[in-house]
Amino acid sequence: MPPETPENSVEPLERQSLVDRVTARLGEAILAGRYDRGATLPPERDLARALQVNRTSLKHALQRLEQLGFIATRHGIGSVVLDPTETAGARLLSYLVFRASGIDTAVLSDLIEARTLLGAFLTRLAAERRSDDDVKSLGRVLEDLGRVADEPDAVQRLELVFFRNIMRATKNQIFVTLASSMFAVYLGRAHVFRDAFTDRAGVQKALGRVLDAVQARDADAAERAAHDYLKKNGKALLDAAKRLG
Amino acid sequence: MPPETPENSVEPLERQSLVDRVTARLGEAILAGRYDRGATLPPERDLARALQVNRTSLKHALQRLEQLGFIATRHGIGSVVLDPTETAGARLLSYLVFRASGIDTAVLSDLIEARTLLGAFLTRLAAERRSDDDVKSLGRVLEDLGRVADEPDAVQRLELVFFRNIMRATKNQIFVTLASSMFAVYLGRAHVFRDAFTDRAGVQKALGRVLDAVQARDADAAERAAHDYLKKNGKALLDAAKRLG
DNA sequence: GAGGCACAGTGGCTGAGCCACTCATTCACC
DNA sequence: GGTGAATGAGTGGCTCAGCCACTGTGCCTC
Repeated sequence: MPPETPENSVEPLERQSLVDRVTARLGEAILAGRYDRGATLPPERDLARALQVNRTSLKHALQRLEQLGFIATRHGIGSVVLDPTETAGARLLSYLVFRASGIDTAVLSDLIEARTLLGAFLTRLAAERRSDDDVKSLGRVLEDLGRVADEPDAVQRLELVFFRNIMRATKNQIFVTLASSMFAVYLGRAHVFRDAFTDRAGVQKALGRVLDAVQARDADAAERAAHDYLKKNGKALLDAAKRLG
Repeated sequence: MPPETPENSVEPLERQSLVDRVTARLGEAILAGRYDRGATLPPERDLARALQVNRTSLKHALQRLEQLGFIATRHGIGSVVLDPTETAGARLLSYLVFRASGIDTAVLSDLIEARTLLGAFLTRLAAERRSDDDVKSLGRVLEDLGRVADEPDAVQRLELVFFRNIMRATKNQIFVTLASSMFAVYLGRAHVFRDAFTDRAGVQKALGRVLDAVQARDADAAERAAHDYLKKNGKALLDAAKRLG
């Protein structure tokens, strides 16, 4: 994690390589249903000519799309179009939220609801399973949160670290990993949600209640506290995105 | 989905392209910690020479690894090694379970626990939100399950379809997507878990209880029924994998 | 009819080369 | 001494042209 310097509050210019753009173009086309599921994409040579890129560059994009679960490429046959919502899994999330046409608020509100429900459920689990070390590291995050200036970026980052540590406290690697998938959506576009983290003191207080319940191994209280925070913050996230999207 | 013919019970030979192997090799090396986090990989020209592949093929593999969240490649700098457990998200799951050295049963049992807990939780949600169409499509899956012969592959496939429909009944796209990530782990290696699906009648009965509760909108019963099934089947999955792994 | 074979279409992979970006160094200028 | 422009080495981005390998089809032979 980078330190919280003023220049961090300015988003770096987004630079796209040719392969980035080809991947996005084809990915959008598939998501939009412009190719039938199970049909094959046009031959690479044709597709490259149509996109006016070299076949090698096109193939780089196809490698990515295959990894994403958008297509399955088979030697001698072609690239078969899959249904990303069936096969792509969590790696698809940020694609679904940040569409070429702007932010898809329907998907985003689903995402925020999922965050609220799963976050609360897993905080309950964390309260049951937490070790003393977990309590300590959560405490340290809250201390850091008390020390930083009222920088939304820093608050946002520490909130994410807090929940990552909650996931660790469940003692199940899979939850950490699934949570990362959801975190990744807003890590990539953190600035969109910046306005949801202007109230440092409020965040600190709410997470403090979560920590207290986890420390006390009070599963019900932990679930409630997490749910309260995530619900309220989720509304702020959605508002922030709507203002920008 | 392919029909349930006898030849489906034989797994096709796994054929790996050069790029597959390069990706696996480098991915394993990063997972094993053979490169420091934040360090750069060797220059592409050197790495290609070392692996005895063309630079283009190496780059295909790097495109995939970048998409997987293993590395971040920057023009003029190099490919920076990331910590996949932090950045890779759910797309990492099957990598974590199926290691070059064999199946990682610790991760697999975490995965199975996660499946049990989340599956039960989301079945509860599905019971609260299901539409009549959801009940119908779940019913159709169970009918199919009644019709197929005692083919473990078919049972396994239909069980997965059943739970995919449960996820759809939550009316939240994100849950469908997250579930796909977990399904993907065993879709890729279905034969490993085959032995957990030999008791067709048992599966049918257990899922029938889930459906009944969902239909009755009885959240508690639905959660319980799903938990019971997933717990028991999870044990069978782990046993099956251990016998083969 | 069954099996073998040839061919067209498609992706896999290579080698060579030039372009574009980044960073550290150098050096001229104030 | 500080500043900033120019340079050059190192690295990834992208292209081009071509051959190899796999798949499915349809013909041909027996």
